[in-house]
Amino acid sequence: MDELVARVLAVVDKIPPGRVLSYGDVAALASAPTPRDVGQVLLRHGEGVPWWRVLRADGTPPEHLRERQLALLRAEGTPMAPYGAAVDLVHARWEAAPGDADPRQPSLFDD
DNA sequence: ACCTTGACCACAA
DNA sequence: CTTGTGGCCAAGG
Repeated sequence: MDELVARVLAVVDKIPPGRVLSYGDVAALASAPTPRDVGQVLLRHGEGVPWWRVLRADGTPPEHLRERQLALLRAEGTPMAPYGAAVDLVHARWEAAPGDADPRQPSLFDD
């Protein structure tokens, strides 16, 4: 297993349920050259890790995974944007800090 | 070595 | 909203 592959998978594997990361976030945390490489790694070796918790920078999944990925995210209570076509990155993005915050922000403007 | 492909990103028009 | 442009880089033919 390549070093890069191992690092990317390690990062993805640590994303808690209900939280997400963008390809760019993973690239930064795993010291991957570019976000594209994260996609390549997940495409080839993503079977064992929670790949559905990695999204594009705007919170939408890639087209070919749209249905499956959104369903998985919904199922674990990930904060979604209105109309459910994308994740609410502001609330769902995982900050890889010690003692991460709750997945659900107690929105003061609750629906 | 060259070309193409791809689960990307940011910015501009 | 939609293109296009430039940047990025590993893999495979």
